[in-house]
Amino acid sequence: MVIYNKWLETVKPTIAVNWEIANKNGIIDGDFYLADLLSYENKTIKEKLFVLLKKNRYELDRRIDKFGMFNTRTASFIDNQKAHQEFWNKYERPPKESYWDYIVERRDLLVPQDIRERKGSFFTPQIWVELSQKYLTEVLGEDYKQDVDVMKDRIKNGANLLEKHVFQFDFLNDDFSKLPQALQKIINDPQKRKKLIIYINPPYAEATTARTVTRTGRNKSGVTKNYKLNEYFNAKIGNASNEIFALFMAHVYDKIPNSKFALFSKLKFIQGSNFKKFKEYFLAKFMKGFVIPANTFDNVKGHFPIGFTIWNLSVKNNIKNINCNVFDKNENKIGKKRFYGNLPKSINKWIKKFDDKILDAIAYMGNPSPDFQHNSQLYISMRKGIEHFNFWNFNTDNIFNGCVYFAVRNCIKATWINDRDQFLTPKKKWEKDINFQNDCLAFTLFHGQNRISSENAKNHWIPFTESEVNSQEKFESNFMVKFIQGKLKANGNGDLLGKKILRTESLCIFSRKK
DNA sequence: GATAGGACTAGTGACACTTC
DNA sequence: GAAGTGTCACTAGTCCTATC
Repeated sequence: MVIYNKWLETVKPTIAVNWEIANKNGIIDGDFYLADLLSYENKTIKEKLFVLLKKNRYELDRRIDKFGMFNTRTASFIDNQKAHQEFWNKYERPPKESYWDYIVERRDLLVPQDIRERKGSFFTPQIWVELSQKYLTEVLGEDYKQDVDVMKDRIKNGANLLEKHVFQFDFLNDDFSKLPQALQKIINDPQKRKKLIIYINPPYAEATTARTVTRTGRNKSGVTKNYKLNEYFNAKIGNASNEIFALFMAHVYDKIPNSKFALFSKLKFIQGSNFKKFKEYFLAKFMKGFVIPANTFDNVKGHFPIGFTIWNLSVKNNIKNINCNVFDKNENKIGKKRFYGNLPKSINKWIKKFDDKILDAIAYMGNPSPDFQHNSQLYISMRKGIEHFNFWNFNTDNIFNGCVYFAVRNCIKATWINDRDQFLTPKKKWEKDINFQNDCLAFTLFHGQNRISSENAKNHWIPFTESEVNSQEKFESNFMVKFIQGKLKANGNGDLLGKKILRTESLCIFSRKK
């Protein structure tokens, strides 16, 4: 990639090509680079490339014309090939022959990152392609597999399948009337459509990106607004229309009803609250699926699951839950996981009920999005943060609600598998479980995300007396010690913060020396 | 001791909504 | 209209370990 980037700077500008038009026709600068790289004495020696280097010019996409003659398009150099010569004098080429096929297979790596994200040129790792086809075989039978094998054989034996069967179609903007007639006939025939399998790995992209966060770039403008499909589907699927893979799903559901649908995607469409309306629209029967780590895909660093799921669109079921096998990066099956779609209200809706902005706060707790992905953003402090989620007021009346929220969200380690799992409104049992409440308080007091410090304001959260920790100075507040000891009674010591005191019994969270 | 690379963690703000 | 919510095919920095 380093050499390719240097080639982009020095050689590409000297090739007489209108790159904008070339890109529209599916030819990228990477094709010219491959032609250069896989050549000997300025002559491409690898066959079946989109572009070939022929000494002092490139030949593109050779075809047989209507007279049976070779019809080729060429591109030359604007500097008499000077920059090209100087560049390749520095590097030895071609690489070892054993690498040739791999290099050509990974042409996708030469597609710019932003184009990949929007147009779906992400390479699906071979192990997941093969595993997904195994699942399709199990669900749809051996006939499906035979068809795939036949296609593979024909391609391997040089059949000209690409010319006849590959066509360009802008799924997010083009009308289905632009599809080849033969395919339209199948899609429009209810009986044939039932046998149709839509098998895709669509692009995953939303407008937002962490590049904005880190000031290394900007949001992906236009992802939400620039696609015709967004306008059409926003009313049907709500916020989900911001996500490109959801547009692909909705489009298939809308235009190719009753078919079989198999896709790689994020699991948000099952779990995410933004997909509530989407699930009212997308009614289908789940057949089989698996999840894999996202970072096994190229250029993906995030720790979240990508799912391969197979759906029967002719059965109109609400997506309540789906049970998937879980595979690690080495394709080892490591268990099963159920993803729930029909979820009750979130834990954030619940904790909000106890948020009293009028009473004096003894701390603030951020309530980021209620899933494991955002747990690292959850913290308690004496100051309101600048993050734009709600900062919940801890006070003397709601201290256990806050501690339960904090402890429940932090007690299970976030992993790539539970990344988008949601925290929900708790059931009632906890209210009578004093041990559980005490455990949550102790957990909250000593957790690393408890960033309460005397530096910021009066610290009401010190669970020890001055003598217990040999402090030379008197603490500004002994609220927590008294709270734990149960000395803060409604008719007792009510001087702290001047509020109603609820505790009547000692909390057994520590064994104290008597 | 220097360097490379991996594991791990903190945290930031625009956008497109929805709710108050 | 203001405030709140959900989102990020996240990034950048630190620390630790392996290797030379």
